[in-house]
Amino acid sequence: MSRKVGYLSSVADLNEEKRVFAEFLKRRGLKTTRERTALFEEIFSTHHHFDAEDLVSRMRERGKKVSRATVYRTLDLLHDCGLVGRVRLNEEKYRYERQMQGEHHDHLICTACGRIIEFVEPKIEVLQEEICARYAFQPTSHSHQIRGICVSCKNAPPVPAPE
Amino acid sequence: MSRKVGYLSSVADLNEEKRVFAEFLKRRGLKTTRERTALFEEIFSTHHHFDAEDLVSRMRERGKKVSRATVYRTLDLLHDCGLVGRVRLNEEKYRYERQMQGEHHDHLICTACGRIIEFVEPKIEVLQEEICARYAFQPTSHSHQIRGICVSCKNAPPVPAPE
DNA sequence: CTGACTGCAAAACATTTGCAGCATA
DNA sequence: TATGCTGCAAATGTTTTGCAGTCAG
Repeated sequence: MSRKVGYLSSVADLNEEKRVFAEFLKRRGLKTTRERTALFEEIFSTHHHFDAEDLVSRMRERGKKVSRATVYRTLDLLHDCGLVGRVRLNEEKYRYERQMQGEHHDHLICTACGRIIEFVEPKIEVLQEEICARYAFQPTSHSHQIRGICVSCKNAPPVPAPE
Repeated sequence: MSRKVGYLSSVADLNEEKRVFAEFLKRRGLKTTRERTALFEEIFSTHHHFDAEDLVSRMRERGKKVSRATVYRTLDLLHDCGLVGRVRLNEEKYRYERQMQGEHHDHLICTACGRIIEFVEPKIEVLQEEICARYAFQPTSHSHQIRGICVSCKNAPPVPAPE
């Protein structure tokens, strides 16, 4: 199931991201520390959504000790250099995810079970460009969220009540 | 510039919203209190975005005393019954807005000056229906956000640096 | 009357920050 | 060696909650 993006579909290509991060740090006069590298490795070892707390526990499980503060500081950096996307899905906290080049996905959020379904719809990107042009707006990122009820919940036994 | 929706374009039509809210409360066995009514009136007196804190001060200015806790509790109710939209625009807090029937707008968010530009694009709504059908997802609300730089900021003096 | 509401202050959370010691370049 | 980093704990800012008194139906 390969994609047209190509140069980012296998693990080896992490080199590209590594280079981007390294250059970003250098340009800002920042350092490549053990903690930043460890966090980078962990984050780019999967393709899933995660939040700051997830990352803290994953690091702990791996025996890599990184404080919560550093996790937040590093996520800021990775977000600033565009390697990690940061979204608020109407929750109380940020949710992060690897930023894949050339492919953007949006989210269906089930308000009943909390499930998040990702979808890709190129036509949305096109529309978006039209809209930005209309307002002479220079887009850097976007997120489209649709909240509602997913199939499983729709077929599930009727909810006990408004709760 | 009237719209096909019609029955919601003038102030008088607040009756419709009032009815919705009243029925919602009744169905849940809740009461129509002075505070809830006052908050409803205040919220529906404008069409602008606001956050919980804005509402607290607006109420205070009007001399209506409502505690912050009640503001939050009432916003939850209005959101639950669909009269008020609630969005996270990548800020630290919720932003609320009147939910207009038949017309949905989305947001351009300037990351330089914080300005929020609303836009309406019916084609997005159509696309969305397609997507939901694709996943047998039953949508209840949605929000599309595009982050970037607005015209004024683009023409503004170059930013001092990464800050 | 009774169950729901309100205000208050305290609690809960996620995220940020000040500071003293540590480690990259 | 000089900055920039890290961890810790305290601070922040928003939203939630427990409780005792109050009120709508």
